[in-house]
Amino acid sequence: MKVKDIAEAAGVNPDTVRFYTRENLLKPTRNPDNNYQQFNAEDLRRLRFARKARQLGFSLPEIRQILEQADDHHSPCPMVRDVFQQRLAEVEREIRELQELRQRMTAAMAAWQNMPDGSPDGHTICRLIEHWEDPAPSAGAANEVEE
Amino acid sequence: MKVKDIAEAAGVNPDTVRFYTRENLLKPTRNPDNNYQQFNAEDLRRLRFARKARQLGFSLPEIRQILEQADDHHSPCPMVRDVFQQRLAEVEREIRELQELRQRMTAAMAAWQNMPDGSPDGHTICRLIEHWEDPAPSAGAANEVEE
DNA sequence: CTAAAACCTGTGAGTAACTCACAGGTCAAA
DNA sequence: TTTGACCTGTGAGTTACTCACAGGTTTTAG
Repeated sequence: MKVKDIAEAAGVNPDTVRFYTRENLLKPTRNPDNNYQQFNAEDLRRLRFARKARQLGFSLPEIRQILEQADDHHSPCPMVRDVFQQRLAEVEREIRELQELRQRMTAAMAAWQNMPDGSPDGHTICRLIEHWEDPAPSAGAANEVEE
Repeated sequence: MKVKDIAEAAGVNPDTVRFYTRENLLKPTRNPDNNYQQFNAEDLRRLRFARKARQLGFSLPEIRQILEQADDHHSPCPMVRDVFQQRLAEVEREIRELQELRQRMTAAMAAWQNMPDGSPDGHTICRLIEHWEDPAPSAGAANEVEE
């Protein structure tokens, strides 16, 4: 299999295959004649695994680590489970934050109904956002000035 | 107000202030003696507005556009409302996707209980993810091969 | 057999919104 | 006067790709 073949088989952009190869997630052999990369079924499995792990929110370094553990005949399962659990907690936090945001947005939309649509006045910026309250900085908020 | 002052007043990193200035969201005057940037109360309002809009998911180009409209004494409200509505729809889509993901993850966690923890065998990668199903490619999914 | 299309190669840049590092200038306090 | 804290501009790093480029190779059509 050449780059395009494996890319199609996994449903990704050929450049992603090249990128993953550069990142050592895939280790194709080379055709000595033309220096082309040659992928086999195992590479395809790795690529598919990587894509699925990405969908779950694993980072490329994490995925590389998992694959390398497997290469060394160590079970990556315990590690995967740890990362997986962390990721699940993260997803749940994201859901909570987005739901809160949605609350605030729909409330703002409602408040908007009661405001004159034309500029409130010539110098101030649209009041809706100007009067937006800072969300309560709940624990774990990113982007804080100090960490 | 100098960079650090306005940054503190708005609760952001001074580098963010410099960045926003480079990006023409803020237009401080200069002290001719030392070339330091001088921010006033209006700049602080703009900065606070920008941060609040960012929390709502507006991009910097969008925010710049809104601020420029306000500078030209045009009401940015109708535009803001459009972007706001789009953004609300997007937030709702993100929530749906994350909830689906969470579903799948918790189901996977449950299935994991029934699997041997040690490596299933020496050559395959942890089965959980290997057997992860591709999510149904619902409309609007990013990262597709063709667009 | 040849010419064009389609693929391959490596490298470098672009994306978003910052954040950090660096080298040198300025200013307040001790 | 010498720290230390701030200022300046610029350039690089972050993530996970994606695209562009220039040149080499292979396949396909005529």
